Amino acid sequence: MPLRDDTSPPQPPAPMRPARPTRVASAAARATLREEPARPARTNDPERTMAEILAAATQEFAAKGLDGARIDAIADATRTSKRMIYYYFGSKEKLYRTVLEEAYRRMRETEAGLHLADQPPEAALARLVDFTFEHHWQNQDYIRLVMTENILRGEYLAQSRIIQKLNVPAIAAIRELYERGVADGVFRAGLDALDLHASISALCFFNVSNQHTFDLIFKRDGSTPRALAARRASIVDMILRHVRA
Amino acid sequence: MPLRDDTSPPQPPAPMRPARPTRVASAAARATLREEPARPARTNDPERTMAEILAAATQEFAAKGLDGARIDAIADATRTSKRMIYYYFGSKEKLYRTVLEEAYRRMRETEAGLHLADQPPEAALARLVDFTFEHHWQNQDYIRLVMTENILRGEYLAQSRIIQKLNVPAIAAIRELYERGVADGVFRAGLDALDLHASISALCFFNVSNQHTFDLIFKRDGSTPRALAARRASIVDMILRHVRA
Amino acid sequence: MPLRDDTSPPQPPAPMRPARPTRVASAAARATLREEPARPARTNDPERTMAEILAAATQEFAAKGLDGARIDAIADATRTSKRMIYYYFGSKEKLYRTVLEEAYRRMRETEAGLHLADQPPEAALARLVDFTFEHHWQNQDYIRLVMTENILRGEYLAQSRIIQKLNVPAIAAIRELYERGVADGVFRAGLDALDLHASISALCFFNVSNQHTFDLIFKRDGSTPRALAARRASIVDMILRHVRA
Amino acid sequence: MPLRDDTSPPQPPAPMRPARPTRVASAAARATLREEPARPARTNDPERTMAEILAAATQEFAAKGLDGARIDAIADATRTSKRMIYYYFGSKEKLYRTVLEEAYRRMRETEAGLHLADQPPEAALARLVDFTFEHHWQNQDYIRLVMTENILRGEYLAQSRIIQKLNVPAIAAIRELYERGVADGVFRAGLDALDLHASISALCFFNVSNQHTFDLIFKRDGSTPRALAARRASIVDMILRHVRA
DNA sequence: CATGAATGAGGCTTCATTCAT
DNA sequence: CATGAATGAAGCCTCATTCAT
Repeated sequence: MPLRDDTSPPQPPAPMRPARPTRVASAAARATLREEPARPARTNDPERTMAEILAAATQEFAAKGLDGARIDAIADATRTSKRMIYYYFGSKEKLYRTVLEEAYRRMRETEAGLHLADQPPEAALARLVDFTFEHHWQNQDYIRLVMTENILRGEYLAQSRIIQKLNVPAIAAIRELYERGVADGVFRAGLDALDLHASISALCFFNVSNQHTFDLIFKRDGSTPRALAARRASIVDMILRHVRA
Repeated sequence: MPLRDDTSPPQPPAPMRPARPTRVASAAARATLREEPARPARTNDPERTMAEILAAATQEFAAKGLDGARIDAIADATRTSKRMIYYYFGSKEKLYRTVLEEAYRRMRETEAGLHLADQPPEAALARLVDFTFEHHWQNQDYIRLVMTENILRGEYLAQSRIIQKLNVPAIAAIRELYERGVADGVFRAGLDALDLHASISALCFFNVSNQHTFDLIFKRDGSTPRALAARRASIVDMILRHVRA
Repeated sequence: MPLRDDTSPPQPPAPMRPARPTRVASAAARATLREEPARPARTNDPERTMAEILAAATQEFAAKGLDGARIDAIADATRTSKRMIYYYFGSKEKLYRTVLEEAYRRMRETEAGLHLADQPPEAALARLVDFTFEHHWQNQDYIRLVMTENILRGEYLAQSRIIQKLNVPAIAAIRELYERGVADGVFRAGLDALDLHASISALCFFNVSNQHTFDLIFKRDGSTPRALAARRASIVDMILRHVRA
Repeated sequence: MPLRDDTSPPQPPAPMRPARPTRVASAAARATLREEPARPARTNDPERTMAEILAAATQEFAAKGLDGARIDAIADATRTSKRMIYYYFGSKEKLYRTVLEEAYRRMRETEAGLHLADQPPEAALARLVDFTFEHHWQNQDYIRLVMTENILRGEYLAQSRIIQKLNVPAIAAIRELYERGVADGVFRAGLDALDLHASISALCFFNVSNQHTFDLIFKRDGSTPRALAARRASIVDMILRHVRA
């Protein structure tokens, strides 16, 4: 996850409502053609099949939320059938939970890759904010899954045993960084690491999550490289001013 | 719109299925009609009927999002029938759009009630942030509607002609306030009012929107008066440090 | 009811599905405008109101059939409200029956206006066929009502007392005409007047009733003046050859 | 497709709600599964399921038209559920279109079975008219579907790609037949084959399509073998006189 | 006479899920 | 493992009709 100097365009937002082709066509066609068409062939590789389903499901749930997502749409985006989804994941809700877990897991993994201890506190904090801003912008699916989960009041996250274990490092890294800064005399004392984390998250998250309504209301385009760079710089600056001694 | 010194407990998150309110007392008029069965009581007051539907719909859409909401649930929370929803609003999506428009309209109206020009810039800005934080926390339905609309990529907000007119004042007030501060020498120059607004919004919005996942992951309760007060103070401080000369 | 030499274009087929404007607009508008708009004013003329309703209903039933017709659409095409339809006609079905009766009555009246006895048999028969062809083409609403009624297997016509009385003249006129021709030696004997009437009706009716499928299948346009004139001439010729001695 | 000398009684007009056929005898296969509840018996034979739906839909649409038809009624006349109709046909309108296409296809197939080239022109023409008369009387469902489609102004036929290809033979056969007759000197020259086809169709179609109103108005029963034979003879005669040299 | 508001019943359609092979 | 066929429950929406004023 390299940290680029310029904000490159994000993943293209998935098209709104991909019309699922009616069954009629194929059924009617078969009636006349009288032979089974070339199906994508079975995988026979459970790992891969599951991964494929998860990828498709991630996209669909991120695009439409839990209630808006369609099992059919997920199946159609896969080389397997709807039956496999139930075979491997049991239900729509369990699939959603797995998608959510995977998204969080990947995020934490990424965070762990940041080596903030290598740099002086101020540079490390700048890098952290910068990275978070970029990461959120590049991973809009993740952001949207978190939005969805909050619409659901955290119902499924609460059910997940897995997640509640791999999240400590994130806050620990920030705390360590902050305390190092205080010790060095570059950061002022008395701040709460969790509060700091909340601020960084809020600023970076909102930039993705609320982009549509914000842009519409203020009739602007916040997704241009220039706008993103300006916003990112502003956020980094704000956080640094906030903690600086 | 008094600004309290302490953060009072927020509106209780609406119960999933708000219990239908017990029959209103004004049923005394019924006394003339002997032995009428327990029918829902015909309002014949369109204004009220529409308002009642809108209120129920606001709750339901805020609670579940557009796709999760159920027209039946909305009707059940009303003294009218499902049929009337279609009589007045035409479709689920049009009802949702109206709910969204009303929510934005109320929010803007509230903002207009703030008289920031009466105070010195720094106090006015503090008041603005403070107010925004409080207002968002007190109006979680509004926040959730905006979240839902962003999940829908602003599809319905984009359709609304009404909304795109009453939102200029918000940013104008901030700009005026900021420029006054610069002129007074208390704010540093070179900042963008819209960027400032984005920061305030992000910090206050996230505090409501992401509370569930945030609390779950960090195993804390951010909704206690103490936690809210601390967070609010931190945000006010951060914004002030950001703009101070 | 002049008999033209050339086939003029028929009444324009009513547009397929006139979208009834949703109520929302007006209801929402009222909420802001706060005063009743200028309504078309009440007629206070029952005769005229009924006639207006019947006219609108004739169009709607002819355009869509009994089941396809919408009471709302009829009301909207009138200066009165839906309530008046029920006030004057009791139900959709009774309204339909009345429309049907009126259509038949007008048709018979028209037929009675033909003075076939004034001319020699062959010319009179030619005129009759010619007239029927024209009349059917010019009164497509009537044709479509008869089609609809046949789809309903004559259910409503069977209920109508009124109709079963004014229809004898039609066949009587043909019979008289035919017998005059036989007496004159220009028509061959042994034919049945009702059978003759059936043939004339069939040829002229089909030209209107089946125009859409016929034109589509044979990729032609049977509604041009040229095509109509040719078809009319062919039918007249066929009938005359059929009866000529 | 034998050509009978006498007009046999037609198919009984389908009962409004065709009673669901008593469970088929082949339920013997059930013997292995002990104590299964009375479920509709899962076919798992798509070909058959589709065919069954189409058959029921043909009846229903022919009986009531597009708007009058009920999806529930169609489902009830089938061993499958309403859900399967949507599984295979997507929507009521698509089902209707398919029914229409199938009806036309069967009709054209039947026509193709007539070997008019084997006989001398006059006999062949007589046979053609005779056959058409019989065929229309025997296939009232087809007639009624065409009536319905004309009430809809050919909206669905226009959408069908399939149909517009298999209908040329019909008119080609007549043209060939007519030209043979002209060459033989038994038919007069100068007629248009399409016009001739229109006349035959009109006379035979009307005999079915308008039977209800016609019989009611003239207080007769045109469906007796005697009446049908007389009418058929009259039509054959009329067409032959029309073309004879 | 006239009107806008209101309604119950029923229509079409969709969805997550399971069964038979 | 995998698939196409099948399904019950429920969702949104419409319609003819009636009520209160």
